[in-house]
Amino acid sequence: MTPAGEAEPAHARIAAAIRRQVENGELQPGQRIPPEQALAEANGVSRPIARLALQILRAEGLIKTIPGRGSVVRPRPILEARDRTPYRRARPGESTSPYARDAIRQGKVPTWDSETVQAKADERVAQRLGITPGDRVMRTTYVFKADGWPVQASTSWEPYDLVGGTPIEEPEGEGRITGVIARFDSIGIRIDRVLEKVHARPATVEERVRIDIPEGIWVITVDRTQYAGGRAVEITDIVIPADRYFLQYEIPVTDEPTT
Amino acid sequence: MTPAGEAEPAHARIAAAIRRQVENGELQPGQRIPPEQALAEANGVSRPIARLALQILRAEGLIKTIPGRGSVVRPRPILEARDRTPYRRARPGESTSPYARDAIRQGKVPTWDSETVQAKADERVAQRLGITPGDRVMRTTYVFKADGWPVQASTSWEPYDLVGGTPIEEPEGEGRITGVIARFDSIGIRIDRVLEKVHARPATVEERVRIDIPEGIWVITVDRTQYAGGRAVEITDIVIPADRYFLQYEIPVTDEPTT
DNA sequence: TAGTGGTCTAGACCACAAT
DNA sequence: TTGTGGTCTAGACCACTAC
Repeated sequence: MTPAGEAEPAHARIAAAIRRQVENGELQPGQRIPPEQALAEANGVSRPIARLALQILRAEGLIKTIPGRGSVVRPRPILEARDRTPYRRARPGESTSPYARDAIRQGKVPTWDSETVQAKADERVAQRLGITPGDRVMRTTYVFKADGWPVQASTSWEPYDLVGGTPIEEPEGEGRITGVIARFDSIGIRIDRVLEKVHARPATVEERVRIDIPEGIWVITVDRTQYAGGRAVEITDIVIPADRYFLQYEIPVTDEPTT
Repeated sequence: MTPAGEAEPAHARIAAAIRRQVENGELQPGQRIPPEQALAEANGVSRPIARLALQILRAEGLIKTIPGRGSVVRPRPILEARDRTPYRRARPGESTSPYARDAIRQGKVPTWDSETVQAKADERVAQRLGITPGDRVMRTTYVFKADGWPVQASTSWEPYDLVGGTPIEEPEGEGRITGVIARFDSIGIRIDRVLEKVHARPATVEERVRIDIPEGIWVITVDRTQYAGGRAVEITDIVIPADRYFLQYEIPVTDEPTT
């Protein structure tokens, strides 16, 4: 249906032109894109077509549109590593949250909000923790920030049987022990294995609001399970904007089967 | 600009209705979605609005549209694991390509096409392999198939200095040694460390054609580097449809710093 | 008040698919 | 030949933003 296989559709042509301007620096991050009406007139098309061109660029994460104000070139997403390479236990006084470690290494100031509530395990959580649906769990939601900007969110669950009434019942917070491994170490539970399942999907509306993701951008999800002696003691669902981060894993090579 | 903050826009309402029908099974995978014109009339809107509703569902990967034929419910992507948990060396006679191992475990027949050419390293490849731009490399592109359907693509580079003139100069293929680790073992190079960088981005047009990805679906990319004694001996860029797969990593927990 | 994007109408012509 | 999606026109009204 592309007309006659030779000519590019007008909306694709307009999008490509703007994309080129962004890529070669003619349009700088933060700079205004012409209004839809101006774009339409300049290209001799109707406004819906100009609008469609911008829609394509939005889906690519190249521009950001604010109703009533216009579209601007989106600040170049800074590719940042989230280093998930062998976890190690704390040395005294050290920050051991993987998030904090990454952020500090990249010269950012890591902060986070969290909220912990007691809840009942639903089927999925129960299955992953190896408990019974309806069992009590502590559920904590985090929003992680770098230099004050929200960049990552997560929700974690821990069996109430393990942490209820202990010093780590309260979430990670100011003046508290950071990092799951260190927290569990402090109550004598030694995490010895971490499993991460990595997936990607479109961001939900809630996630777009929570961590400032434009429409059309996907998120990488990491479903992490921490084991101590074969028992799952903590699970976390981590959500990060897919266009701004990559995850880095180091994989050992062994001679023997590991499962 | 959602009208008056209460009413949902018509296109969102139509999309939501179809989404609900798919989710509760009223519309089965493969089943037809009404034509755009019919959808418009049934909902009392113009065709562009009905079309916009379908556009939303396409971007979510819920439906697939074929020009001239119509839209159908997309077969539910079956989430499959790509197990990237400690690599191990071959036992005799065993298939050791991680892809083949995963596919067989899931009851699929793994096949692949590959093409190897001699090329010169560009800047990026040279940097990752620790060689000089312009140096000769062997470049191999793969399309991996499960039961004959393309599901994953990759491109790998190896320094010609290492593999040129050896029995593994030719790619993995029928009757040949499969798996990078086994291939290098066979010429006496012992891979001892694998690093993977995981990212996600929109699929390119070429990728959509190569591995049958609908528009709007993103891909997970894995940039893998294999090291032998501190030297990078092989790099691979792996591309997989983000909605069909997840990657599973096992991360050791150590007492000591690893870097 | 003027500018901007969000939503929508009511059509049109074209190319490809199925028959 | 008919149905379908791909593309496009030339407008319209509304709500929010900036001034």
